[in-house]
This record gives sequence, C-alpha cells and structure tokens, in this order.
Amino acid sequence: MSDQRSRSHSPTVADVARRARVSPATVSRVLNRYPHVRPQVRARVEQAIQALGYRPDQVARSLAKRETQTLGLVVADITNPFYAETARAIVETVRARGYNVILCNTDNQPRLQEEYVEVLRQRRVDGIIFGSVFLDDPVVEALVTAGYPCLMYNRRLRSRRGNYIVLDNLRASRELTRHLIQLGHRRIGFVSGLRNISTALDRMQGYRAALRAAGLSVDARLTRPGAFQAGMAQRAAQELLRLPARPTAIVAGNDLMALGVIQAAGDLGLGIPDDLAVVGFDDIEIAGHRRIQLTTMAQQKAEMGRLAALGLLEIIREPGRYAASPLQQVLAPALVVRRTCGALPAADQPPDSHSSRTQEGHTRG
Amino acid sequence: MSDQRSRSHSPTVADVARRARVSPATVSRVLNRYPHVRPQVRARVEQAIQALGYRPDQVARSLAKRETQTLGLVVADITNPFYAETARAIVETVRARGYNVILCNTDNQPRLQEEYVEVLRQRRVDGIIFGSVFLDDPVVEALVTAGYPCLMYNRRLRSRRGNYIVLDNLRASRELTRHLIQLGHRRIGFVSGLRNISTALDRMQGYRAALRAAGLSVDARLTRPGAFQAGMAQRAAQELLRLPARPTAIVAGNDLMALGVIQAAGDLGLGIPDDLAVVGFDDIEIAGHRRIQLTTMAQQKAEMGRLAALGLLEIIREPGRYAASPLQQVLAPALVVRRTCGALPAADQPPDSHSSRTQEGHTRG
DNA sequence: CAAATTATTGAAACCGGTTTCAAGGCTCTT
DNA sequence: AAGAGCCTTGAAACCGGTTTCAATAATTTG
Repeated sequence: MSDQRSRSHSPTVADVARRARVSPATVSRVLNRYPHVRPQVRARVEQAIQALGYRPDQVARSLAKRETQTLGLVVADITNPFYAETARAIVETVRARGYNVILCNTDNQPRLQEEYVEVLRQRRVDGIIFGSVFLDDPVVEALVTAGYPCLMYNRRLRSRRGNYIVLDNLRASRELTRHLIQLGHRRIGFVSGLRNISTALDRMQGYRAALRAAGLSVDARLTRPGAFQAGMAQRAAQELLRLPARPTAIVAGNDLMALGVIQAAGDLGLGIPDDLAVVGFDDIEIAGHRRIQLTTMAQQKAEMGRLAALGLLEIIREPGRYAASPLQQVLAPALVVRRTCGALPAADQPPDSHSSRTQEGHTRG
Repeated sequence: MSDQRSRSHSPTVADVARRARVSPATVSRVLNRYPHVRPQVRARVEQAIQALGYRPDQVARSLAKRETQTLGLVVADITNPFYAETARAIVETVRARGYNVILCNTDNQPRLQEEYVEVLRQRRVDGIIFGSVFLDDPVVEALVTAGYPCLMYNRRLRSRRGNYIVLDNLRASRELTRHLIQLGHRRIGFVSGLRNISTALDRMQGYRAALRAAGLSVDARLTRPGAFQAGMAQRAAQELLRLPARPTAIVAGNDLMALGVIQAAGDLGLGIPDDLAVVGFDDIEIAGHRRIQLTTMAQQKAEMGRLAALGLLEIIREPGRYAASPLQQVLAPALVVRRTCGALPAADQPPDSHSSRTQEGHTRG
C-alpha cells in the first residue's frame, strides 16, 4: 500500500496531485475549500491526501498567500501573573481561529522591544499585541504611523495614538486611594512602577488626584519607584516606613509590588492592616488567598486578553478602518475589598468555612 | 533620494540586487555572511540594503532553507508560575541564538496537545519543547519514534523514551515526606496531581516509599486527586481534613496545590503548622513570601528552562546522535525548609529585618 | 610564462504552495 | 441547433528567498 515516491521527503501537493490524477491547482482548491470542484474530483483528492498522509506546508502557504496566521505577543514579564493570565486568554482565543502566537518577553528593556519588533516584522506576522509599550516608544509609534496591524493592552502611548485596551487606571487609582482616605488615612505612600510607562503614570496621577480632592497635601517624599516587581517594592517600602513620619497606608503600583510592601512591613515588625494598610492593582490569583487577603483594584484579565485578541484579528481584517478611527477601549475598574486595607474586621485565621472570595465586601467600582 | 520602485511593496532581494548592480545570489551571499564576496561588492550591497531599508523575508528564507528558526513550546498551564518561569528562561535563551517560540497552552487536554502538535508540524518548527506530556502519549511517542527533534521537561513518558529533563521526583517526594516523618508526623496525607502524568506518579511513589521505609502503613484514604490546581486541591484537602482521623500533615503535588491546602486548613479553622503541616514542590516565588513561608522541594526553574532550550538546540544540530542515545537529565531536588512544616519556631511575624529567604534552615537535598 | 588553483559572480533551478488566465465542457435560451 | 454563460480544470507565473553549477577572473605554482 505504500505509494510513497522513494524520496524520504514528506509528500507535497505535487505528489497528491499525481496520485489523484489532477493538477496541483486543483489540490490547492480542495485544500482551501474553494467551490467549483466536482464532488467526485474532490473525493479523489481527499482520498489521496489520506493515503499519502499529506501535511500542508504552512511556510510555503504563508509565502504564497502573504499571510502567516501568526501573531506576535510582546509582554514585559511573563512571570507576572497579570501577563500570564492575559497571555493565556490571548493564545486560546486566537488558536480557536487558526492563529498562533510568538511569545516575546522584553523585561522592560527598550533594546529587546526593538529587537523583537524587527524580528516579528521579518517573520511577517499578521499583527502584534503589545503589553509592554513605553510612554514614549519610537518603535511602536512608527508601527502605528505605518498602519501596521497592532494593538496595545495594559499600557498605552503618551500620544494616545494607535489601538489599545487599558484599564481606566487614573480612575482606578483615584478610587483606590479615596477608599484609604475614607478609612481615615492621612499619610498615604505610593510605591510606583517604572517611569515612562503609562500604567505607572496614570496610577500616580490618580493617587495625587484623590489626595488633592480630599484636601490632603501631596508629599513627594511619600512616593518611591518600585519597578513593578516585589523585590524593588520591598526596598522602596522599607524606605517609606523608616521615615520619621511614616505613612499609615501604602498604595502599590500593582499586586506584585503590594506583596513586596507586605514583606517590608513584616521586616520592620509592622502589622497589617493595624500598623499599615496596603492596596494594589490587578487582583492576581494569590491576592485572594486567605494568607494574603489583599485589597486591590481588579482587572478582568481573561476578558482583557480576549478583547485584545479579537480586536487585533478585527484590525487585521480591516486595517483601513482602524487607521481612520483606532480601537480604544477603557475598561472600568472594580474595587475588591479584602483585609489588607483594614476595612474589614482583622482576622488572621477567619473561622468561616468558605474561601475568602465569598467574604469580600462591596465590589464593583 | 527615494529610489523605491513605484510599487508599494517592501523591497526584495531583487531590488537590492538591482541597486547594487549585482545578482540576487550575491545579495544572498552577503546576507548570509558567506565568504568569497569581494569587500567592495559587499559594501555596495550593504549600502543598497541600508538605502532601501531592506528587511529580509524570514518566510521565504524558511522555505528555501527548510528551517524556520522557530520552536514550539507546549505547556500545560502558563499561569502556573513554574511554567511561566521556565518559559521565560526558554524564550530568552533561544532568542539570543536567533530562534523564536510559539507558545501553546494545552490545559492538560490531550485533544489540544494533539492539535498543537499537528499545527507545529505544519509550521515546520525546527523542534518542540514539551512541558505537558502525558505518561501515555501516543502523539509524542510517535514524534520520538519518527526522530522528530523534541524534548520534554518536568514530565516524561512512562516508557522513558525520548529526550527529557526532569526533577528526580521520586527522590524529591521521598525526602520531603521523610522530612515530615522526622518531625514526628504519622498520618500524612497526599493531594496528588493528575493521573497519567509522570510528575504526579513519581511524587506519589516517593511518598509511599518514604512511608514504607519508616514502617508506616500506606492508607489509600489519605490520598486525593487535586489536578495540579489550587481550587481542586482545596476541596481535596477539605475532604482529608474532615476524616475521623485526619492527617497531621499533607504533601501537596505542587506549590499551587499547597496553597489550596492552606486555604482548606483555614476554612476548617486549623492552624498551620500547629494543627497541620503542609509541604509542596517547585518553590514558586510566592512560597518564600513571609505570609506563606511554604516548605517545599525546590526546582531550579530558570536553569531547567535554560537546559531544555540548549538541549533542544543541540538535538536540532545533531538529530542522529540523540536518536541513538537520548538526552535524559535528572536534576537533584533541594529541600527548602520554611514554616509550614513546623520545623522552625512558629512566628506569624518574624521580627528580623531580612526577607524570609535568608532565614531558611538547612537546604540542598 | 603556462598550467593549475582558487576566488568571485550570475543564471537558473528550487523550496511548496497559491492564483491568474484561458480553454474546454455543460447547461440553458431562443 | 447555435450562441451565451457558467462550471471545472490545468498550465504557468508567482511569492522571496537560497543553492547549485558553470563561467570568468585573479592568484599561485612549477
């Protein structure tokens, strides 16, 4: 039964054509489900495909069709649960539609971002999703200008150009800070993410806006950079907590940093939330754990990833439309109140029989 | 100065050739750094490349060279920090060597695994790294049989065929369990991962071996499946902890599951480690957090990822060599003793000024 | 200085598909 | 029954590179 041509190579469209006694063009028509192929011929071709174990070459197909069914996904740090969750949703969403994803991790380094963009363009990916864009990012600005199909999420350009899906970070931070103020806090610190990233900037602005709105002074000494990571945030928080007049609450730039702040508090023997309230952003999985119980501004990560994926696929379908009016979506934040802010009765080991998720106070911002 | 042919398309090797007054073949030689090109001609070509802003088409190159400089990375769940950390190391390691990674997430579903393998083969990836393989996995077995360049990590086939890099899970689990026994525990529960996955099987075997070695009976009722996730593990642990004679310690199949077990203990009002000792595997980042302080068998995740990446690249370079004698690396585990096992003096808020990492007791298994 | 190498280069084939274009066969009208 | 129009199909060009092969130029060797 082995009809393989003696060549060890895998069968090509020509082999299939020969066996089915048709031209390669017809095989292609069958593969691409074109109309205008007689059922009888179609069956012959399909039978030949089966018999030979033919596997279409996606590389050749990409070259001929000038589309690769491949997307680039550029994230700052895949080990950050926020990016892991969104990446998961993106990968799954596009898989179901015949696309695959090349994963790029920039570690927040402009050099790597630039390198990856160049590589992705050489690979002729159909579009790029950026979760790693900088406020001032000549590389991405150029892509936007060129009308290259791409979409940012979580972060945006300072110019607000291009397609993006972000949390309403300013509002989220304002409400989160206001929540602390309403709980009676007057000296509130802020451990920020990296400069030159919109998320950090917007959250900083929101924090300041809330303070001003409450008539509180904005003390620059209460703000420290924390680089979006637990380790840096821990050091930053230690500095804040050693100040003569230390803050009674700290807003962290995201949940990972909040975990670092909690570490710092412990280092200095401060109890949470009694001696220090801590809040973050993202609502990563661990934030809901009963040993953490972090009050945080939630992002719907899976939904955000899904929207980003569907958005980019739509942009790929009609590039012109989105060049004229970009897709810009600002998602509403949702406050999740847990124990670290002190709003709920403190309890190291709550005695009830449900997971902490069900004990959350008011939510939905 | 704009010498662009009126076409809107991006310049090709032919355009460069024309401008440099050479043949396409010579342009290719320059691009691929072949010898036997006169310095003067090389300079002309490079100048033309610059002037035109020529960007080589990796798709066409892949077709011609029959290699894509692309790898598949198939993981069970990218939101599991273990996979996120290893993926990060893999992506970075291969990037530095000119390769990119297509990320595939199977969610432990054989159907998705099979689909991804098919897609990756059609894409002619140069090789595949599996972090998601099943004990009995006809799809991967077939790849191994065919001599397709691939490498498993974290999990292996029951047949032990093919290239893999895994922790010595049996020994790791034996030592972890023995540690609990040495601390005086006699009823030790086990919340296991998925059946049909080597990691779960080996850890189960190690747990049993340790019990037997200590002359303890292996009670099947003390073992529950937990699916490698916190939620499932929480429910499984609740069942264990409601037994008439509940275990005084639980070995979780990995750190995520250990977090679920801790949740369960809290649900039932049990204190850790006083009422229940908990241990896990992997040493994910959060395990070291002072609010968690999980005793665990560490895996060197970044190193494992790096080894996997370098291993696969080597296999791609010399497929024949590894068909004859596969690359099989078994890494030594390292016990990290923290608070959840009860070996160290309990302290909810240790007063010292260093991160918990520095307080760890004996390590290196 | 002639012969033998070796270095440089281009023409053309090739990688494995898709798409255009035209031709032949059918069906349907009138 | 002839002409119009659609269906079906194959030949050939094309996607954008690489590689083989042979021809020519430059060097080295005897």
